[in-house]
Amino acid sequence: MEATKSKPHPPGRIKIVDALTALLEQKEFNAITTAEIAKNAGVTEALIYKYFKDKRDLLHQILSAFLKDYHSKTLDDLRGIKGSINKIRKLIWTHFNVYSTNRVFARILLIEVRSHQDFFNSETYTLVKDYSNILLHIIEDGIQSGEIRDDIPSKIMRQSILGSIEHICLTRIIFNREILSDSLTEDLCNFLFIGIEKQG
Amino acid sequence: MEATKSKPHPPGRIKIVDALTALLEQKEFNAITTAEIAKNAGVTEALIYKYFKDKRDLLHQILSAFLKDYHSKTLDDLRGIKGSINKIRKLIWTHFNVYSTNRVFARILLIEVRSHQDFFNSETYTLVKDYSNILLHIIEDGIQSGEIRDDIPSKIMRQSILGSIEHICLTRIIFNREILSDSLTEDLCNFLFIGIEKQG
DNA sequence: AAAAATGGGTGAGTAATCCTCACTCGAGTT
DNA sequence: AACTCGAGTGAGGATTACTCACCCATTTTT
Repeated sequence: MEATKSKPHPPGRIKIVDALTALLEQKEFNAITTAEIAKNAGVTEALIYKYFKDKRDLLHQILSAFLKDYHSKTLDDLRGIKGSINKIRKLIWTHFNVYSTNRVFARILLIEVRSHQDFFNSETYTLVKDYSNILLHIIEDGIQSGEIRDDIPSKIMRQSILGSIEHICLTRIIFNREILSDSLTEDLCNFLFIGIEKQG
Repeated sequence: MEATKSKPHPPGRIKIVDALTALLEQKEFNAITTAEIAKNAGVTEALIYKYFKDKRDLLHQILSAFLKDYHSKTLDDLRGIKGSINKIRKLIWTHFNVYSTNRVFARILLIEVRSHQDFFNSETYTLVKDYSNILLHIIEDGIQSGEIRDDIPSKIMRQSILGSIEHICLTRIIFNREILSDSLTEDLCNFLFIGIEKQG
């Protein structure tokens, strides 16, 4: 009797997820039909609705898997780094880097899911918030330790940082331009930190 | 002979635009059907396609009108303000304020249009860029005059500022929370400026 | 060992919805 | 009086997300 073995997904489900993921490399979600997904997966359309509530739920599930990966990767990346400022720099780099290397993930998160209100009430959205809270806690620790200014609401700082990253990436993703994680991190941190670091 | 009198829109067109604008107060674009728009406008569905290429084009036209208004309002607001930093503060306030008072505009710009690639190749998107360039020019003037740091690409600064604003507003719009322009401007400027202003 | 349940998978169809096309009507214009 | 032109219509077509009844193999129960 193995401990908490979440049973593997059935082959049909895997094929459907893979098919949509692959199709998203080529065209936007709205332009992909369920018939197309089924054909590429080698299953029937009806099977999609056995495993997913609707077409958007399928998209949400794909995003969920990405986000879980990304969340634990972020935590790993931060281990062993000392100081809030250094942690933030690393988090920013990791964020740029994941968008840079995983365009489909970036597209889904920044473009596809946002246009429907129900995403923001979905299970998947709580994962986004979880990630966002990693940064919030780093900021709050930094305020506690005196490394970060205490005269600005921590949530504003968080939103400004995340908003900066996403806005910088958005056009690059839309127009398929490169995202140079190293230099972008350098520039953005250089810009933001002098505002964050306690003066004197 | 009057100068460049762009002929007024036909009544049917106006009714269609008004109908969709009103419906957008209540529900999201994707949930609004062409039949619904036509019914609310008191015209037939076919008329929509006389004046607009498709349903999204109608949305883009509405956004265009908003943007043109907003662009000239912004320019007006900036007149008489001395100093790049002061201009940026004013622009940030105006930006928060327009989202605060005009939720439909905010929803369209931040949520509805982004999910389709062709928006970014549309006429309407050039208006967004025009607005964005106002800020870029202010920043570049500030660099020239020595008021703003010259060691960070001006476009990064612009994107960080706009991204911050939009990210801060997004959740507030999604969850229908208040946008307090005054205090948000205060906090955001306080955060960003010390990073922007030339030290020493 | 027979029966029942379970779960992966299918084929055929339906309802909704965006959009098109051929057309009408009335107000100028020549 | 014939013609053009712009506003507007009605009926229908094509696409597509989604549903429902059903099949078949494997596992579980009796």
